[in-house]
Amino acid sequence: MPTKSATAKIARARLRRAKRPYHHGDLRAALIDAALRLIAEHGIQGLALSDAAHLAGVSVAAPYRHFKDKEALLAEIAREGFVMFRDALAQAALSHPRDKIKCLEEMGVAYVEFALKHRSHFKVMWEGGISKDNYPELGQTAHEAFLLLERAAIELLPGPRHARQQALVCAAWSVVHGYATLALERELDVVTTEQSGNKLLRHSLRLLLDQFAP
Amino acid sequence: MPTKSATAKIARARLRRAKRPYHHGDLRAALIDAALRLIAEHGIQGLALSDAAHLAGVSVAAPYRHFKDKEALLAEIAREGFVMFRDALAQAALSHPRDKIKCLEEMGVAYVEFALKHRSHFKVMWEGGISKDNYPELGQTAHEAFLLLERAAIELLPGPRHARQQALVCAAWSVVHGYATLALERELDVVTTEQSGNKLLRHSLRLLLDQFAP
DNA sequence: TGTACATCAGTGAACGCGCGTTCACTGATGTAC
DNA sequence: TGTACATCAGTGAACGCGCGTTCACTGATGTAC
Repeated sequence: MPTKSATAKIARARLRRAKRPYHHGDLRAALIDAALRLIAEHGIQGLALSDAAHLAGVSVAAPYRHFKDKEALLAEIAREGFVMFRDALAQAALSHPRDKIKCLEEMGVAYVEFALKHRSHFKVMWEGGISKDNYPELGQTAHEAFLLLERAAIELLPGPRHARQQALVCAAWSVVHGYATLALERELDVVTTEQSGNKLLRHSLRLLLDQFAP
Repeated sequence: MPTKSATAKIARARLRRAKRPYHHGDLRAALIDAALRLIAEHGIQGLALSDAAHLAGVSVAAPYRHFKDKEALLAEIAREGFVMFRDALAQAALSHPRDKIKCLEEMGVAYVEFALKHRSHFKVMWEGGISKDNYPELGQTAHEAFLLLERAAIELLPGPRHARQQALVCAAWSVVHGYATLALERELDVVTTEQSGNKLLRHSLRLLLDQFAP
C-alpha cells in the first residue's frame, strides 16, 4: 500500500515524464550549454555540476554518463573555445590579402569579439585551471592560434628575425588580450569616450599599427 | 584522574606554549602574509581560511578576531594592493620630468613589475570577486591609479580632448594589463626571444610610444 | 512480424569531504584602586 | 606595590552546507532470431 508521500512522488514522476522523455536526446550538448550559461552568470568558480544538470533538466548523476568528471566538462568547453578562437583568427587573417595592417587589425577585432561573444569559453580557456598535461590538445590548439597572430605581426616588419618583430608580436598580443580582459571585467567603462562599439578598439589598434604602413 | 589521551593533550599544549606565546603579537599581518603565500601557490580559489590560520600557527577560529569573514581578509589584501599599486605608478610618473615618453614607459614597467612582484595582490585586485559596493574604497583607489595613467598618456598628445587621446589611454592600459596577465599565466613564454628581464616589455612599450616623440 | 535480450542513458538516494563560521570557554594583559 | 577585574585574543570542538561523486536500480532502444 503506497503511502501519501509515495503517491505524490509517483505523481511528480508522471508529470516529469509528461514534459520530457526519459532519454534526453543530446544531453552532452545541453550540459555544455547549461554550464556556459552558469559560468556567464556566476563565474567559473560559481559553476556547480549539479546546477548544470538541473538546468539541463536531469538528475545530478546524469552528467557522469557523458563526462568523466567536472574537469572533463570544463576541458571540453576549453577545447571547443580554442577551436572556435583559432578559426576566427584564421578567417580574419584572410580578410585583407593586400593590406597587412588591416589584416592584423581584423585579427585583433576578432580576438576581442570572440572574448565578448563567447565570454564563458574565453574565461575557461584562460582561467579554467585545466591541466594541460591531462589535455594536451588544448595547448596545441592555443599555440596554433598564437602562431597565426605571430605570423601576421611579423609580416608587418619584413626582414630577418629581429627583436623588433618579437616586440611587435608581444605588443599586439598584449593589447588585444588586455583589452579583452578589461572589457570582460567591465573595467574599460572608466575610459570616457564617445567611440561606441569596437571603434575605441580599432582606434587603439591603429595607433599601434599605422606607423608600419609602407 | 586524567586519562592517557588527556595527558597527551596537555603535553601537546605545553609544547605549543613553549614554542609560541598564547598571544600571537601581530596575527592580523601574519594572516595576510599566509594568505598571500597560499594564493601564490594555489590561486585565489585554492585559499582556505583554515589553511591560512594554520600557516600562521593559530586555530581556525582565531582569524575571526581580526576579520569579519573571508571576504574581509581578501578585501584588505586588495586594498593594500591598490594602495601600493597607485603609489608605484605615482612614483614612476615622477621619474622623467622632462621626457613624457620615458615617463609613460616607466609607468608601464611599474605596472607590470607590480603584477609580477605582488602576484597575489594583483590577482585579488582584479579577480578577487570582491563586491565594490561593500568596499567602496577599493574602487576609489583603483580609479586614482587609472587617472595617473590616463593623465600621463594624454600629455603625450597635447591639445583639446580628442578620440585619439582616449585611444592612447586605452592602448597603453590594455598593453600593460595584457602583458601582466599573460606573464602571470606564463603564456608569454611562447614568444621566443633573447630579450631577458623587462627588455621585451620596454621594447613593446617603445613600439607604441616612440611615434609620439616631438 | 513478434519476442528475448544486451546495452545504455537515465534516476534517486546517499556518502564524504572541505571549509566557512560559531560557541562556550580559557589564558594573558593592562588598569583602577 | 599588590590585587581585583574588565577586556581581549586565543582554543577546541562542533555545526551545517555545498557539492563532487558513486551505487544499485529502472526505463527505453535497437537488434538477433
